[in-house]
Amino acid sequence: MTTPTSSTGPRTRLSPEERRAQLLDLGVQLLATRSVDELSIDLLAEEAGISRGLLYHYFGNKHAFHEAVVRRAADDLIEQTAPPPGGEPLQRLRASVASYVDYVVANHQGYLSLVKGAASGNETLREIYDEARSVLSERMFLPDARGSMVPDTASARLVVRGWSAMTEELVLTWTVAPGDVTREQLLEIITASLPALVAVIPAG
Amino acid sequence: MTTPTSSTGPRTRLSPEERRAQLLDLGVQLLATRSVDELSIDLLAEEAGISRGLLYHYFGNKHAFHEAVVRRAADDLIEQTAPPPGGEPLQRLRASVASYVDYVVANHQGYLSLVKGAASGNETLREIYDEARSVLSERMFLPDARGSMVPDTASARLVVRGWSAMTEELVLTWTVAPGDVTREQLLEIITASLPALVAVIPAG
DNA sequence: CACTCTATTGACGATTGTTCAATAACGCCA
DNA sequence: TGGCGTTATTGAACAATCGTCAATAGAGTG
Repeated sequence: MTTPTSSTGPRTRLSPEERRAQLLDLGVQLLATRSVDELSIDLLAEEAGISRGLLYHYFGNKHAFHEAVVRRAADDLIEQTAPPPGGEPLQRLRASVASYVDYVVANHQGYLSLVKGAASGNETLREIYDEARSVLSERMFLPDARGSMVPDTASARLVVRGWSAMTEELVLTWTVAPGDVTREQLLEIITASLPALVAVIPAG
Repeated sequence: MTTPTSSTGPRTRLSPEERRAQLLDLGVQLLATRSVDELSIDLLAEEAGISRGLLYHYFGNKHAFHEAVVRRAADDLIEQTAPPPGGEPLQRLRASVASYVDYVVANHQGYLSLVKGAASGNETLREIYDEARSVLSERMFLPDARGSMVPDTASARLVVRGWSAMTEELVLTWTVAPGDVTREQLLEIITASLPALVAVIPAG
């Protein structure tokens, strides 16, 4: 935990890439616990050891900064949960879910920033979030496997979306309070849920 | 839509109950589309035809007002989706889901205010939301029926929570874009999902 | 019609988002 | 080594919004 905690020392000059990365990392960290309107630019600047003005130099305003933070969290999630190696559809599904669960556990703050950002009303943020979830969902079904595992109907698309929401809720709840549910059991529940839900889809 | 739209006319004096109800209704309406930090007290006051100060007289600050709005939306949801009459567990389940779906359709704004409020970071708001969802979930299983339909284990509680999240996502998505999915099909999917998910719970 | 109670107001101070001209750190070249 | 230009960075000033409080006025009561 490197906390410069504001010393009125000499200004430190970084490259734009470094500075931007630092601010985004800090934003992810801070926005995991506070909501965006509870995070003042003052606090952010002090925590980063910079002036308020610099933040506006890199990101035009607070909204844009928040958007960049959420986008970074989404990209990080997509990148770190790399697509599983080819194999049986159910195997691939389980591997994807496993990497997703492990990511949320290891990177709780970043994931919270993403989820909370998505729900904070802004349309742009919701799009970023939806896109990330789409990427994750699409990975579960390879182009060839999709036709067989999940039919491409309106009902099916709805169910897959619902399954994604359920998965997110399960993982977040389990991460915070696992109770006596093991990681394996969680994976089993999520993985087995998808076929079970697909079987419920009415004929259309 | 009655929009007084600010006339500098004589002040209208209402009873505290009426005024409070008016402000909460207006809050539910306004917070359905904007997020809480995008809603200025100025706009709210002008829209209500009152001064800013009056809002602070009734609710101490903006957070408390938001909390009251969300709580009202939650109470409204719980009240209007009255518990279904006794009968078969699956029948009761379907009736509960139906009333829930119909409420969301008929009262989209209020429901959005509730959901968006819950996700906006504040811990109190999330508690209100969780409590409302618990009430709805509990209704699905009468005390006597619970033991038989859903076992009371950590895994089962997790699954029911996930099912709730899925239901919420399904109903919201369907309300906005029904596609060619009928109301009956949606009810069928949600209702049949719970037993299907329960069957997936690993032995613990 | 005066009088009391209290719902309501409007002006003021405090906090926070945003802008912009001035400043200083770093690389470069003589 | 020392001056110089580029530009990352600052801090003060401005704007908008949150929150406070003593003063005001509507409505019932005798």
